[in-house]
Amino acid sequence: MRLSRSFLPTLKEVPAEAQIASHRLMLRAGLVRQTASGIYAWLPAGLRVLQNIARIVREEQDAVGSQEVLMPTLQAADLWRRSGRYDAYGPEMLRIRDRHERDLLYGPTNEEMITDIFGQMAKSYRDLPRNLYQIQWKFRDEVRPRFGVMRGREFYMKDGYSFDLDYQGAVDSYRRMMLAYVRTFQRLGVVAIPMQADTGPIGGELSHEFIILAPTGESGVFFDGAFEDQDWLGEQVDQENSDSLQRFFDRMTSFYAATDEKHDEVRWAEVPHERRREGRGIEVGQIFYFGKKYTESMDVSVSGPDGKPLHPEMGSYGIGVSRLVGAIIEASHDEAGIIWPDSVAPFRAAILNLKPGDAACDALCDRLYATDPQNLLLDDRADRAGAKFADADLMGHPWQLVVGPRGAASGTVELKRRATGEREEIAADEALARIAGNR
RNA sequence: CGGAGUGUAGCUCAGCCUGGUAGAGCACUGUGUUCGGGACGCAGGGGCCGGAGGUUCGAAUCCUCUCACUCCGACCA
Repeated sequence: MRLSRSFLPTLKEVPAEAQIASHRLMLRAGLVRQTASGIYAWLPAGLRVLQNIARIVREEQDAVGSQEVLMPTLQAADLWRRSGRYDAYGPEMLRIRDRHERDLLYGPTNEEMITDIFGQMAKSYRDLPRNLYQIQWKFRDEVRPRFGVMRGREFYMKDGYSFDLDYQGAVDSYRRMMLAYVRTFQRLGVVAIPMQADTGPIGGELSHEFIILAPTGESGVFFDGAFEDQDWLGEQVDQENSDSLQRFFDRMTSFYAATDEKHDEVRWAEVPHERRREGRGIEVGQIFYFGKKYTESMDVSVSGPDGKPLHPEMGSYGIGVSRLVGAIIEASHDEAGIIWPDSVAPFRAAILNLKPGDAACDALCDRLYATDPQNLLLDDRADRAGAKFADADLMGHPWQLVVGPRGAASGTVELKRRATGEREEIAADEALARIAGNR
């Protein structure tokens, strides 16, 4: 993308509505624009980030055998009356009436709908297990939206649902999803720690929240620093084998991790001093086993091996995709702006032409840009160098290829790594090689 | 939902108390000088002062109602 033809409006000053760093930076970097309280329009750069996150989430869901579907945002109230949640949900649910006076709602989640859809299709125990997910907009009419996209009313979310024959199957599904989650977050370039969460009336230990560390997080967290060093992408797990899944689960949950409400001083004391990490966190995902809650209340069953009907065991698994955009920024920024992890950055690198009009600069920039115009941002504006540096830092491109009259003549550029601030003068081709394969 | 506050140019804000017909900086347009970390000069364009009623010769300014947004608390992917 050529910046001179782009719609990437940056702001020098901070809009008064924004309080926290990620919200301010998202507005200043031109990622989003608020259109109503807690409702945002996504501008080109923000959308690219959102789609990059969704892509990684999708790949890791597919990798554990979950299949993508897409359900509507509007749902019939009758569906929710069947589970009893239409009356139970409260004012967070946005209720709508159509021209025929039928009650509808803008979905805050989709357990009812997926259970209904699955129930209509699945007839036999042979149709189990199955795992379905979607990435779709949701709406919760928060009393008080804040923190930009991190607590908006409309939000983009991956919600997944597992259907299993029995408890053991459901546990396997749960653990498989946990594997997908740690891999997803690692690829997103953040440390997201699974912490045991409240299971409510269902009980048991099968609910975890995934929490990203960030100073502005909503809850306090304590965890074993050894978790940060784990490489889950390299973890060998046989997804079809219960024992293998269990070993993975045991290892993962062996590291101490708790939010302040569940903090246990005795167990904390057992964590070696140098590994104790204490901070604040933002919840970006939750996985939850809830058994037959919906299959029973909505009477969804399949024929078992003995010919008798049985209610499938379910779990649901959420990842806040739009929230992650804000959360990643909270976890990764500095005074100058955003520092995007390579995997989610809107552009792989920015090429800064410090002197448009200079034949050598233009030629070198065009050559670099032509190697991947879709994923490189060329700052070809007739602006001063300082403004280009400032905008590039603000927008957080992982790499900056600085092309100035000094080096252009000899075919060298200054390569800057945003995260570390490191800069070096190297040959243009070497710089290209350096940024390649980094995603 | 309780409490507090704010709506004036694209953004940040002044003007309001004490009514007299709209301002600054940034951004934008033109132009010249600049040119490796958000330059400077000159000349411009841009606002139904959130909306509706009222008081007044006259309302951004005073009064009433309304809408929107923000913050604090209780609640949450």
